[in-house]
Amino acid sequence: MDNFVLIDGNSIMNRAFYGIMGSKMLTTKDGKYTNAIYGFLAILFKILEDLEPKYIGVAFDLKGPTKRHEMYEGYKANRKGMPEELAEQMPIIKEILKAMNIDIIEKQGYEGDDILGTLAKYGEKQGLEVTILSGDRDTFQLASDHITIRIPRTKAGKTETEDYNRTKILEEYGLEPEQLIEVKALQGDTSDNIPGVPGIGPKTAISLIQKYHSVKELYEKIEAGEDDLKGKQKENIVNNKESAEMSRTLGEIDTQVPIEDTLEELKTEEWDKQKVLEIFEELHFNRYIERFNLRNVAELAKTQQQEEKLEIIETDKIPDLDGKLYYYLQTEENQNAEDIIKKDITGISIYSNNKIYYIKENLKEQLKEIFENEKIEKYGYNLAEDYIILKQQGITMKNIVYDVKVAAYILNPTSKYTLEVIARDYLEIDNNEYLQSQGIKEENEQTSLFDEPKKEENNQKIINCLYAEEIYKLSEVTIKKLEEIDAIELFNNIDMPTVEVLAEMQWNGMYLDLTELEDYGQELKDRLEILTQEIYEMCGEEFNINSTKQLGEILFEKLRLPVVKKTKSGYSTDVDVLEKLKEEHPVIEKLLEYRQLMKLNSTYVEGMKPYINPKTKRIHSFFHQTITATGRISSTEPNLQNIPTRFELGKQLRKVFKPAEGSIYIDADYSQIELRVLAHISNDEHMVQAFNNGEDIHKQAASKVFNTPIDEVTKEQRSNAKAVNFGIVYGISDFGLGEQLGISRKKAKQYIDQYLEQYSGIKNFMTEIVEHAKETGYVETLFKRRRYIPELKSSNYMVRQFGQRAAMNTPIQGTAADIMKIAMINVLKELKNRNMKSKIVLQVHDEMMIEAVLEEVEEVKEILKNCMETAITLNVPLIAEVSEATNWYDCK
DNA sequence: AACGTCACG
DNA sequence: ACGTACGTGACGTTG
Repeated sequence: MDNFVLIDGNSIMNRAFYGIMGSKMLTTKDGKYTNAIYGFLAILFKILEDLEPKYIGVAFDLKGPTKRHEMYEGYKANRKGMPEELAEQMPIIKEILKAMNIDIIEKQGYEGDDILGTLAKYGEKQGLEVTILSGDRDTFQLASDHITIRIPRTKAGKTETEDYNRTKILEEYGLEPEQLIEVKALQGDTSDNIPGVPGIGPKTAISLIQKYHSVKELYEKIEAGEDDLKGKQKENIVNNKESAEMSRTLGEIDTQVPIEDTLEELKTEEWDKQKVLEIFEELHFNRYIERFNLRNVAELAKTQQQEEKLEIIETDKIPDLDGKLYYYLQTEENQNAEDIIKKDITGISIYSNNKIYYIKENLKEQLKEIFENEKIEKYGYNLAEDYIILKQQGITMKNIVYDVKVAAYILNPTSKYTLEVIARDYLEIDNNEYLQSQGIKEENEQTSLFDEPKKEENNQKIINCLYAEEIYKLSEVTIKKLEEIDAIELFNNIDMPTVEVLAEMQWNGMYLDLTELEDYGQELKDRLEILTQEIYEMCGEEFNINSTKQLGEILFEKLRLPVVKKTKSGYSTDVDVLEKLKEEHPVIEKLLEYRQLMKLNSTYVEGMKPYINPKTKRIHSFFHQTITATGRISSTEPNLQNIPTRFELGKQLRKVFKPAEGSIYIDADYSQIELRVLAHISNDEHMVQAFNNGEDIHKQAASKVFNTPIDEVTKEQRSNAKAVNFGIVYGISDFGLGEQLGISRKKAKQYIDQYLEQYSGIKNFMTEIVEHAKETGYVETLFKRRRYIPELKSSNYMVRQFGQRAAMNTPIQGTAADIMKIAMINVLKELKNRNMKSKIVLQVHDEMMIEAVLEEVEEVKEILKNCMETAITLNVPLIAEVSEATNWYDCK
């Protein structure tokens, strides 16, 4: 029997949008959402493959009122409009369907369901086997022996479907499919705002219909006194007869829609593959392009070019480079635990003059020659890593000018960048497909769109050579784009020089005294043991204190403490909550201490140990340059940017970080750099003046907010004003400030209003930056570092609010980050120019640390202070506070 | 893998 | 009626 497939377009797009594809939000490079389209197609392709339908049609709802609205003005009244992110995908999916020659059926005044119902019943009469694909269970009423409803559902991240025909519905509900109309009439439907009968839920509705068969019969029986209903339920049913009857009409799918489309038009046809390819390319749906071999069919020049064999010259001699090295290192994991990055170099691919060279022989000597050559510019991917790998071989890379990863990051800092993704975005090359055209087969089916291809050993050569070629091509493309957005100076003068600084920091590492660390850990463990027993005793049972779930049950159920705050999954037990419960039960204090010690021991003592390099006895954290949305550096494995300092016990940990024998730490941090940046970019008269006069900025704010003479500002007022200053930097909200200060939201709003009235320059800056962001879609730092903020266009109020705060905060945080990068670059330059032995070892956003040899102490101090304070000239002074000490703790 | 929690600027 | 300060990373628990 021939298959006839009918799809509820709106409902499937909805399901695909809200997560059938998992949480991954697919977007094209200019920020257009594509996740619903992608998901819809996944389901469509699946059903085409499964059923090979002879006929297929997709129904969509049109805007505007339907018969149901005329009947009942409350119909779908509480339904929110489609979010913009989804709405913008609707015309595109329709375009794709057209290109696939799949008929789209729309009818003013009718909903998708009605169209589907009408066609389904018609198809069944014509002797077809009908499958309706919909995410909406309301369509179950259409099921019959030859009409199946297919519902997608997500299971373990994979999209599966479930079929409902008449038999299945009988099994599940004990009712005929049509009787589900009766069920809905009683039950109602909150999402469509169909009232039904109050107090009747799904369970009751089903059992009532099982007994009385239909709404009509139910009321007939009641009138005849043949029912056995009683009490409140009966009262509700009797009183809501009209509502039930109307709900029944609303809930019944109309199978008599006048439809002009003929069955012939619904016949499955060949796709217009050229057209489909064009759209998929625009959407970066490479996986689908590949799956249906679209490129082979569509004869594009680009495709031909792609199918050319990569010309690889295998040689043992590095070619003439013409001053530029476009390269990709071939490396191999190395079990040698002594290395900082455990990789060995096994080859190199070099792009030069339209040819690709591949060298595996006589490497070391030659690599040294080219990489240390100051005259050769280096172009590559993730050069910070290469820097270390080469350094391990005794090679110091010089003249680093281009890193694809950094370029892509500047073009859009809010994405993740592997070379695969960058090539896809900027060259429109799908590496997997390319490699296949080179005869490289994937070992396994890939599960994700962006997985790296499986790399068989004998394919290494081709892959590495492809990368080298892509690095060349990408450098051309991205440099042009950087120029277009006026970010080339940022790239050349700030972010590229930073690569070496960060690599140096990783290479140098921070020394720490393992014995002291273990002693410190032992103290924590001893105390933890005691605390654990005390907590068990006070709670009257043993449980896992680390489990928020178990702890919540103990505190709020067993001990009946008041619930202060809830999380998605239960009771919140965070510090704020525990602090509020302190007076309620003595165990709380123990818990707070336990938490603190547990954190210190697990994250900082035990967590740190595995990272100590056995050879250098140092920790060589990664400093990442392409992670944050604002331009800041981040640190991992381990994170050295969040070593405790706020509380004394945690701060003690800093004592184990020490300079080597004969050296001393010189530490410098910017004083209030973000507020100074804010003063500069807003050019607020009062704040600029305060900084220029060396006033206490928080005290000044207090005086303004609380309308108090500056000499009479109390400690508390100053501390509150300090919080307001922080809030301003973060993109203020009354709720947030209230929460922070433990005051009412109203009070917080007064503070903010007063602040912004006094600092009118800041107020103007805030309004203007948000305006600018809304107009252009992005904000910039002083140095033209850009962050796109698509959140501002969201239909979700909360997301939009977030976008506004991000728009206010990013120029401030980002400019401060830029300034710090400049300072670091200049510090390293000075140290090198003067042939000094002191080393840069750490950066913590507004702080940098040098491990200085004793002979150089004074010089280093001067360099640090000078480089930091003169990194840039603002209309307020930049102040760096420098200290020296024999461990990190003592750096004040 | 997601969540809650907590460490930093 | 909702649920919020900005930017990060790591750990332990839980599904």
